[in-house]
Amino acid sequence: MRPVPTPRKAPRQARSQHMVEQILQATARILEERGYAGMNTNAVAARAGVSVGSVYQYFPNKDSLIAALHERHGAQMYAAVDAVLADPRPRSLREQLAAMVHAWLVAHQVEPELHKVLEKEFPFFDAPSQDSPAGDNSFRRILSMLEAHRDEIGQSDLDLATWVLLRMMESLVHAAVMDAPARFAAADIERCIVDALDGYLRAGAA
Amino acid sequence: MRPVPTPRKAPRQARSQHMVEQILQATARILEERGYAGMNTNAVAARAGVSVGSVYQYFPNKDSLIAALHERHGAQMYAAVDAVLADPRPRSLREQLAAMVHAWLVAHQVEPELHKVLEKEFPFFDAPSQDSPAGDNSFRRILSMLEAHRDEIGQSDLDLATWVLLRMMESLVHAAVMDAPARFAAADIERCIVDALDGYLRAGAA
Amino acid sequence: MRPVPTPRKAPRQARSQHMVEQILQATARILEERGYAGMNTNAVAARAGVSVGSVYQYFPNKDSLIAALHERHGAQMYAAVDAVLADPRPRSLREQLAAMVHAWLVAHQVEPELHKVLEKEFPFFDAPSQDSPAGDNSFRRILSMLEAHRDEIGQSDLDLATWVLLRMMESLVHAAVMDAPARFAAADIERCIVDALDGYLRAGAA
Amino acid sequence: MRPVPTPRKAPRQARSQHMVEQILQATARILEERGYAGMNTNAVAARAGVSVGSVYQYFPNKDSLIAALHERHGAQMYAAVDAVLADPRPRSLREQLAAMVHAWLVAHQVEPELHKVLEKEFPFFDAPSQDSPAGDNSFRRILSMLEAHRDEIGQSDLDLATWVLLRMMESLVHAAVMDAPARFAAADIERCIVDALDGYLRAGAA
DNA sequence: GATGAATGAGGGTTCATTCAT
DNA sequence: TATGAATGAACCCTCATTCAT
Repeated sequence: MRPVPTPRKAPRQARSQHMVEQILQATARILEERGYAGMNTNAVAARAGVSVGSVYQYFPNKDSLIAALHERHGAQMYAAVDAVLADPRPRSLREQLAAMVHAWLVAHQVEPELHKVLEKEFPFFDAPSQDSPAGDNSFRRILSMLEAHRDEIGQSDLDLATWVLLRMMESLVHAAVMDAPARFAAADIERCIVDALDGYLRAGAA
Repeated sequence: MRPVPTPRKAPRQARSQHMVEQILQATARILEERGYAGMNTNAVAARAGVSVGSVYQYFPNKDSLIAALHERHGAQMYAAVDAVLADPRPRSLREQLAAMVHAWLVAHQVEPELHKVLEKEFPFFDAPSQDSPAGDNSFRRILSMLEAHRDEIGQSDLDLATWVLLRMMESLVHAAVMDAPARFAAADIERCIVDALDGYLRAGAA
Repeated sequence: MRPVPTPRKAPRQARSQHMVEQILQATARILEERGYAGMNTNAVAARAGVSVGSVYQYFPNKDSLIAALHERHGAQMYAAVDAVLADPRPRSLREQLAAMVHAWLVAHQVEPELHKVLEKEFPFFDAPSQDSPAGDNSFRRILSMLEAHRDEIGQSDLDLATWVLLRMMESLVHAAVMDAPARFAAADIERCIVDALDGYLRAGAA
Repeated sequence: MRPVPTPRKAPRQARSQHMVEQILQATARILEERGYAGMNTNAVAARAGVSVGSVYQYFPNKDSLIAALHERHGAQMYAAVDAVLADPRPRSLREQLAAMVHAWLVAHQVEPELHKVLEKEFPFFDAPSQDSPAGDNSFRRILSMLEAHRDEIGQSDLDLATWVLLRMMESLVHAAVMDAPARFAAADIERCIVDALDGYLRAGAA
């Protein structure tokens, strides 16, 4: 058991996508209800209405279940970013940032409990990381976007700026979702996140 | 086993501070070497040169060991912030922020491996949280500092701004320590963090 | 799992002798490489390039695979003995014994690894046992041979003598193949085995 | 699971010899009743009136239980041989051999069922092997004995002769105990074994 | 017949925790 | 208080076997 599972093996591609889906759903539900500590492969199988053996047919071990959920979550985040950046309508830097933040926050509304557990117990897994192909793709899209707004940006190293930007988005959205004190309005927090991103990028500019 | 242990009970205060120290050191070393998955109370006891029974004399359960380490780490962070803010010399807002970030990064140099494990496997534990007395203290100190620089700050809600600021510091320092790509110089990252904090606070200002 | 499988059912006779052959070969190879503990029906099927279902088409259960291999091995031993005894050329008692021992040792040269595993993990299976038809046949042939040399033999009960003789051959050849210390030359060991058989039979003679 | 367990770790020496004894007894009884396949650590623990944890306190794994039983059996065999050879009364070669064989057969009367299982499922484990200190000791004692009777022995290489002798004793006693057909009287078989040993040694003599 | 996905009982092992000494 | 032997619930994973296609 390791709290930070590396995706060992992807579920073998099977046309039994349905079974894989069942299993992941069961994993997600159990994770939401009982946390990592309360999750075990037999329970997942039972919940999925499947035998343990079948779980191991598609997932090499317990942690790969979590890893798969993470990958899926990560993919949703990539998709959210990509969807925003793919939009051809001209937008100001701040609008772009706001759209990205908004998309990300919205993406976290689906299965918020699951995301909470995933992020709380296995952080640093849902961020578009440059290590994964999809993550790298997001990285490059954002970099392009920054280049397109070069003149509004104070940071000289856009590569570094992209990395910092992603880290900020990820962790601030994370914080907003995870443990924002009730006394702060969601909209205010959202605006603050955009302020932070925007402020960071412009900082250093003459 | 729960990846995110709540500090159930603080170690009973005993003259045997020495034993408590031994136990925590052992826990830290094992955590560094083997991660949470490889840690168990028997191993901790053996490494500390005491009996399991003694571990349970001072710590109610396994997780409280981790919690204690977290608290200690958190305390170091509080102390770092407090030390900076307690400094009476007049400083600009940016200087204050830079000093805080620097102090925090420096604080992470001690037992970096331990911090990595703690933050990787049990995030959101080292931040001065408003929930703890010490954390609340830090929170208030920062809030005061912001108030002292009210005119340089664009954010209208300083309470919210303080919370965002702490979240940013925490997660950006975290990211810097944990997984900064080798191609980015530490000094550049540090400056970026200050830019981000500074940029955020100023944003929204007319 | 039972270390000493009784051949429950012989492979149903099928035209697909080829498939049976593939399966047994796969079993043998896996046994050689990984021992009984590392053998499982799925692996056998995979190695044989057939489906598990097919394995069960021809073999009622896992152990019957081992049993079949044993039978085959036993048959080779029977054949070796029979071939020697069928030889019409007149030979002295010692020559007959020497020929049998030699034939048996030679028979163990084929697939020595497999034989080692079979004999190490499932002993008492390769001997021409009186319980099997073929074994009984060998038993009777040897008995006849002894009767033909009645005058050179000290043992009064030739039935018993045959049994002892077979046990000796089997176990000494076994020992020679399995764990003869390197310091003993194969030829010397072989001669010793013949000495033992010969010495035994003559013992008790006036 | 491996049918031929190497004694991994000896039970830690503990004054809880009693518990170790209970556990081994339980293992033996279960082995007798259900064979290796029917033995499992939980059953052993239950039968021993002990918790599984305790079994693992003294034995590193399942197989070490079997290994311990084997060692014990082997030790009994060593002891039997040693007792005979330590006897100072002058005896002829044949008498010595007969005494050894007898001692060994007698030693197999204790817990015959257990011995059957041990030898059937894990052969080559009860023989005084030169690899173990005790085995080497037996080996040397027998060698000395043969040297003392040098003039009666036809074999020129007494080292080799000792090895063959041990192999013969071991396997013939084994066969006698394991699967002697009912039609042969025990006394006759015993005499045959002595004949075989005696005959072998004298063979080759002028 | 052939296939191989699905089954699920079963078992070895770990380790947090207790408690008699 | 300190000890550490003892406990036993819990869990991951394997693999012989089945059966619908």
